[in-house]
Amino acid sequence: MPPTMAAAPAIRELPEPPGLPEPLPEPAVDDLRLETVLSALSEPLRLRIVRKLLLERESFDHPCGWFGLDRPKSSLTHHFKALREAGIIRQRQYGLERRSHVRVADLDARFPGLLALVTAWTPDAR
Amino acid sequence: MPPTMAAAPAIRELPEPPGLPEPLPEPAVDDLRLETVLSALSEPLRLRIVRKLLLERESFDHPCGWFGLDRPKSSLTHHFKALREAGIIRQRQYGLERRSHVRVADLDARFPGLLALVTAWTPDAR
DNA sequence: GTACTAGTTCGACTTTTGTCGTACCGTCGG
DNA sequence: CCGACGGTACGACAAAAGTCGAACTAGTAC
Repeated sequence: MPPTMAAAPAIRELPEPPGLPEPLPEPAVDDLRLETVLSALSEPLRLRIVRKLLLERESFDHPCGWFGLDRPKSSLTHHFKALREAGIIRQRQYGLERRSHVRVADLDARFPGLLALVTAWTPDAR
Repeated sequence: MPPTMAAAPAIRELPEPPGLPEPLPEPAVDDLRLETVLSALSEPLRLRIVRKLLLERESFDHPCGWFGLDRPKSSLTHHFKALREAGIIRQRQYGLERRSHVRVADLDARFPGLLALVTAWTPDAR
């Protein structure tokens, strides 16, 4: 996809169509901290979430229930929030549901190679 | 104590001279887990330790006091042990002192690009 | 021997993190 | 209007992780 120059921000994950809901509050690219990102990714469940988002990102945004995680809703909120506040995912509100995607360009810019490690990860095999 | 701590790993960081003390117990290369490694590296003090080891590794092994960390000894023991049990550093006993170095080859083999992120990290600037 | 030194081990404490129930809110379809 | 739905907020609890003092061990040096 050629980068159709969107309005405001410098780098975007994808050429995003206009009229999207505003992203929920998140750290700016320059504020991403390696410790924080690593800490967020050191939780197996969150690693699963991010990996799944990376592997199946063609459908762009994903609501929270799409992941098939058998945890209560309040636990999921907790983890998605942790990922967003670490700067790993961006979340937007679409009516009822809140959809997430990985901030690929931002993370690649700040921590090149990191997402490849996540993609290559396998849940508990060696 | 984490589960299997096999000695005698397959790959060596350097062509090590003979007659070295045996490394302290550590996970084998194939047992390195991304979650564990990320978790160990998500602690700023440990990140500092690993980065310093990477940047000044020409002198190979470093005793514990060399790092200039103003924490009590028991705290340092704690962090070095965490790094070793995560498979990030190898430690050997040289008489009184215990010297550490990063398992560069092992980590590069399992998690390529990870150590570059650590090297590029800066303690608390943005 | 004594003393010094690098480091461990133990245990107590504090802080952080994860887990989850309950109550709640806003949107959509009748 | 109502209820179902996707999700948040709060708060209590449990588990994990960091901090550190005190006592200890093992080499080295005198």
